[in-house]
Order: sequence, then C-alpha cells, then structure tokens
Amino acid sequence: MADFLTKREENYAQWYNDLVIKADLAENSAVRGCMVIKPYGYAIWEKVQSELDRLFKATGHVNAYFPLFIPKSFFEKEADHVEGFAKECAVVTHYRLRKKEDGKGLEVDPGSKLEEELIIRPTSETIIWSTYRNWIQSYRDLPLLINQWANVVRWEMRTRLFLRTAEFLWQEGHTAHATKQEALEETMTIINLYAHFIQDFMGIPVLKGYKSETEKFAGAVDTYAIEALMQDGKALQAGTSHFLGQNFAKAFDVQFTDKSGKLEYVWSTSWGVSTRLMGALVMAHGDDNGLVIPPNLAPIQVVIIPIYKGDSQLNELASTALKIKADLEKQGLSVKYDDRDTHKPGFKFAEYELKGVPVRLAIGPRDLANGTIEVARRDTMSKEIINIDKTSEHLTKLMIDIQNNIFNKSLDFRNKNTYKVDSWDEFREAIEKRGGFILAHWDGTAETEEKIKNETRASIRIIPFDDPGEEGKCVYSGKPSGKRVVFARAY
RNA sequence: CGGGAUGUAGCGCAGUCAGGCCAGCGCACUACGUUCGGGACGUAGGGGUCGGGAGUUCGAAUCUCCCCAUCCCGACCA
Repeated sequence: MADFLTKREENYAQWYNDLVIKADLAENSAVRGCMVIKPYGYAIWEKVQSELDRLFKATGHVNAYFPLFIPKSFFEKEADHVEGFAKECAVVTHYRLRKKEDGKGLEVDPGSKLEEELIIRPTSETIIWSTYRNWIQSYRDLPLLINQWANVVRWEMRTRLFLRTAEFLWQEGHTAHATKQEALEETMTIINLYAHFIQDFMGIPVLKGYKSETEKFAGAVDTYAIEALMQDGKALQAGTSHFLGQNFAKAFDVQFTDKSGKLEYVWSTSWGVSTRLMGALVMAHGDDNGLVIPPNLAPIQVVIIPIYKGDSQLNELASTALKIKADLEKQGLSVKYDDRDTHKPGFKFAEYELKGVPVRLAIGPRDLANGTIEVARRDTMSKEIINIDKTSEHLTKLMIDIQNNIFNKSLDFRNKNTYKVDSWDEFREAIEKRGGFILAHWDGTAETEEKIKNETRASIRIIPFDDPGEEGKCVYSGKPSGKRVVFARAY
C-alpha cells in the first residue's frame, strides 16, 4: 500500500516533498523559490486563517492592510532591523518596461528608474510604524491592536515547500501600548493564543519560551516562541511574538501624551505565524500512507464512498448516502460524497488516505441489506462496521476521539524524544543519534551558544518560561548555570 | 560567487561514447469492452521544433562552437 510514497525511514526529506506534492497541497512554481499553493492545501490554510482570525478578534484585535512596498529609507531607521533583513530583500528599482529595439521582447526602461528604491516587505514593522506615528497622539488612542493577513518576501537561497520559500503567506500583528507592562502582557497573550491554536486545533504539542539574544527577532527586545518537534527529531519554530520595547517608537518618533500630560514613546509588540504551519502539520502527523489531518483542521472531515456495480446499484445507494451526508452536516461536519464513476473504490480509499481525511464511510449493497455502514479512521487505520442509524451519533464522538488521539500521539512522541543531558559527550551523542529536544545547562553566553551550534548544528530553541530553576554546570563550558534550556537541530 | 551535473511527450527516463531504417519505454491521457467491498485489465488511439542558435556532413537527439535554463554540493540563511 502507498508504495508510491517514499517511506519516512528511507528518506524523511523525500517523504515530505513527495507528500506535499502528491497530496495536492502545493507544488514548485515557474518562479524560482516560490510555490503554488493548490486548492486542497489552500483549503487547510483557510481553516488555519479562520480559526486564528476568530481568536484574534476575540482578544480585541482588528484587521487592516498595509502596502507591499516599503521605501528603502524606512528600513534604515532601526539599526538591528536593517542588519537582520538587508541580506534577503527583493528591491524594486524601476516602474516601466518597453519594447526592445528589435521588436522582440521587453526590457526595463532605464528612464523609469525610481528616485528611491522600494523594498518588497519581508515584514511590515517599518511601514506600519511610520503610519502609526500619525494615528497616535494621546493615551486615548491606545492601545492599537491591529493584525494583517499578507504575503511577504524573503529572498532565500535554498527553499523547501512551505518550510522556507521566497514568498510566503502569514499574519502579522502590530500593537501599540501606553505602558511597558501592557505590551509585555500582549506579547504573552499572543504566544499563549498561538500555543492554544497549535495544540488544540492542529494537534501539535509545543514548548513555550524566550529566544536567546542571537535567535531573537531583529529589532525586538525579547522574542517569545513556540517550538514543535517533528517526527525526524528536528524542531520547527511554529510561531513568534515579539516585545519590541520602544525601539520602533523611537526609530519612527511615535510619541503620545499620557494622562499626566507627559510626552512618552509608545510600547509595542509584533507577532506572526505563517504557511510554515502547513509544513508542521505534514511533518508532525503524516505517516507512510499520507497526511493525517486533525478533524478541527480538515477541509473534508468525512468522505462517503459508495461500493457498487452498475448505475442501478449506485442509484439505490445514493439516497441513503445523501441522507447520511445531510445528517452529518446538521452536526456541523463537512462531508463529501464521492460518487465519481471514473474511479474504483480502492483508488478512492487510497486517495483520501493520502489526503488525510479523518473518517471514511463505505457503503455497499451488503450494508444496505444489513442496515450497516463501514467506518474507517485515518489516524489509526482501523475499520469497524456500525449500525447505519447510529452514524451521526457515532461520528460526532469519533471526531473528538481522533482529535485527542492525534494530539496524544504527538505528545507521546515528544516526551519520548526529550532528554536531559549533563555532559558534553551525552549531548553530542543525543544530537547525533536521536535528535529531539535536549534539555541542558548553558552558561548564558552567545560564545558558547555559537560554539555548540558550530560543532553540532544544534541551536537553543527556547529558554522555557515555566522553568523551575535548577543549579548546574554548562554542558559545554562547565560554568555555573541556573536553569536548563532547550536545544535541538531545527528547520 | 566557486565545484559538479542535467536539459528528449504532462511526469519519470532510455537512446548520445562508435551520426542513418529509431525518435522509443513506463506512468498519465482518449475511446470501447470487461471489471468495481483496498490504487483493475484488455484492445485500439492521440501527443515531440530531442533547451535555443550557428556550424560540420549526403544525412545530426547523437559531432563542434556559442548561448539559455534547471538541479545538486559548498558559501549564505526564521
């Protein structure tokens, strides 16, 4: 079964690529480094969007839209920010094409050179803060809690579908606050919101914590991140929330008058998740038969496949199948009845397994005679025959079971692949042989962090929030350390 | 930008070294028939400026030169 998919054990990277393409999520485009997100992949992204959007709005945020193009000078205003993004920016230098002299093809019209080049946004802090400046005068204008759904461009050398592409889709929140405390709370609110979404909807457990100085966002005072563990033992950063302090307010001169009449710089945050989450979905739950999509995220939650010979038999099945479909839809489930006559049942079974549809119902003449239906669940690949009258009731419960099972399986995997290590030898061995999250003491210096990264390719994924504190010695330098941090090789 | 490779049907490839009667194979596609409870089978079809240009030759996918594109390894990197 599924021998057209590379097995995870054989070549995990190849398995991932095969799966993304064969499950119709996305493909490489004619444009280097850019992908086409296909309808099925986009439908999953739309589920991600709609749930996150709901959560943002429930916490007081509103949506807006800012330009794709950013004047180069805006980027120069915040020094760390320039440093972080300058090397991967696409730049617009001209605004017109003309016919070539020989009449064949087009060329850039040199007469259309822009006075100031425009950067295609790799992130929108600069254009947004230059705008907020005009919106904020008084504490009465705060807080400003805005999100935008957008595409961004970061010119990557090596790209992989969903995980690293030159253009990707995301949401970016940009908030302005009167006090440091409030901005810090916002940063934390969002990282918790992301963790909730990824755990409860995507079914992927995450670790929450701070980024180290070297790993944090360019321009941030502090970056909070959530990290998930993929099945090959590598970590994937699933979302980040940044406390920007007054860095951008100062760079763009955004001041407000507080209640006492004093002029103050605004405190700010920014936060985002991207289509990279699609990669997390594939790599956290997928198996050798294809995708496994948690019910909360599945564009199609139930597929009904009729088993029949000839039109008359199909017609007999149709009324029963459509009634089941209607009943399930009344329960809020999204159901597809696949009565295509051009493909055989076996083909359809394999196809929906590949696409990760949580539940498959099969109904044939035998079921019709017995008053039964076959229920197959994708996560466990198990099948059972149930009384057809119980379908709706059974499936409502089954969806919850599947959602929980998928999460618990991932959590179990993460627990089995998280290790405490106390010596450099153990550290190296764990990274080389098993991967996973490594909890180790670190002396807190960027030098040590870099040396560890150079020697093992493992980086500090997070410094946990909820760390109990524990005295120990840095696994690399032997210097004293007050807590363990999480190391892993990462995507 | 350095090192290596590859461009032949929608996809994956053979043919190139030893130029001709060879443009071919698998999958996919179309039609018809038999099938249909785990990716069916048979028969018959359609589809190609052999990456582009110039040259050598009676004759070029094949040899020569130039160009273009893509991929891999390095460098670089949420």
